[in-house]
Amino acid sequence: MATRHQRPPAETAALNAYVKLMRAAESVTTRAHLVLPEGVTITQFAALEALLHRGPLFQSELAGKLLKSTGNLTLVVDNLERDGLVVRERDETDRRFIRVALTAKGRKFISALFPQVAASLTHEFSALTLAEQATLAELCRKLGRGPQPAA
Amino acid sequence: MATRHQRPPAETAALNAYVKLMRAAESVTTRAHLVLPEGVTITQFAALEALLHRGPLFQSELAGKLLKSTGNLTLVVDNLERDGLVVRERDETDRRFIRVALTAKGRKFISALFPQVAASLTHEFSALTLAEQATLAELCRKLGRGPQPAA
DNA sequence: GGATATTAGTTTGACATTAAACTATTATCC
DNA sequence: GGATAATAGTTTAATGTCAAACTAATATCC
Repeated sequence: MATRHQRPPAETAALNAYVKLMRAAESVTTRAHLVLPEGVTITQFAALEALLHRGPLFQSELAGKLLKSTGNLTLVVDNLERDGLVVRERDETDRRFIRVALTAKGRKFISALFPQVAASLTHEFSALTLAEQATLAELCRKLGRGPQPAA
Repeated sequence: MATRHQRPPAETAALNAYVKLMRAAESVTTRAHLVLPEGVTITQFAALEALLHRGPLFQSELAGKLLKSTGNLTLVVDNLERDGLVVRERDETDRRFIRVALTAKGRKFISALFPQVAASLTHEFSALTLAEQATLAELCRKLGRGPQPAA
């Protein structure tokens, strides 16, 4: 038995926008990453991309960039290290920190892969005009920051 | 060593919009679901919500609504069934199909929970005006459908 | 009507993900 | 300077997630 309710307009608008937001995020991510070779996950790609464009990072910094927990990063970096794409280096000044850096193999790998994913994402976003993409980005930025207390 | 590139404007716009889209989706989802009680995951909530508002569904239909694989749904429904929130019923006309339905306990549970999550989402989206929410929904809809071949 | 193909769901193996408990290291504070 | 806090990372247990191989049931086709 399906259940239907009268909802306040604000709630209807929010639920509708939320569903569409989530579906767009999932659809685009899935389609754009079809170019990833067998055995490379989206998270691994994201970690390698961050290291390529920002240089070596502490694991906690990497977790911050990817919006993931540090426990998660332990596993992701484990797997990347196992595959010879990154190395861990203990920071000698403060031995609690571990710096993650691309190996030569890892740099070569992500340097070749990134342009393909970028092209794929660009193709996906060609569903929108550049102006629409800018609008979308701005609305998402405001939404991501959350409701701001009145100034 | 960070790497910077000259990019075509279309690529810059797409990458920027993509990052903001993903961050917004993750941030809003995380914050809005903080109201979920201990032990209920976002996926379980989504499955129960679909059953509440659409009535009993086949597992494959549920997978379609949630954009998840059927293998995934097997586990999700397993856990919901274990907790007494849903039941599986073999379809007698075509015994390949399994219908998933809320139990009385499950209906009571999700009926009480949904309004809280809806209110939480509505609060998150109050970062945007209703017009902005409508714009966001429309842009996401176009993006989710993907680039359409020229008519 | 029996071989073949298709479809719904399950299983398996690998990775992702979190919260919470834990270890090791550094900072703080009396 | 020694007890206490705080911080970075790891581990553990539970769930999510997929692709691919599989089972069971139904449909198709000669």
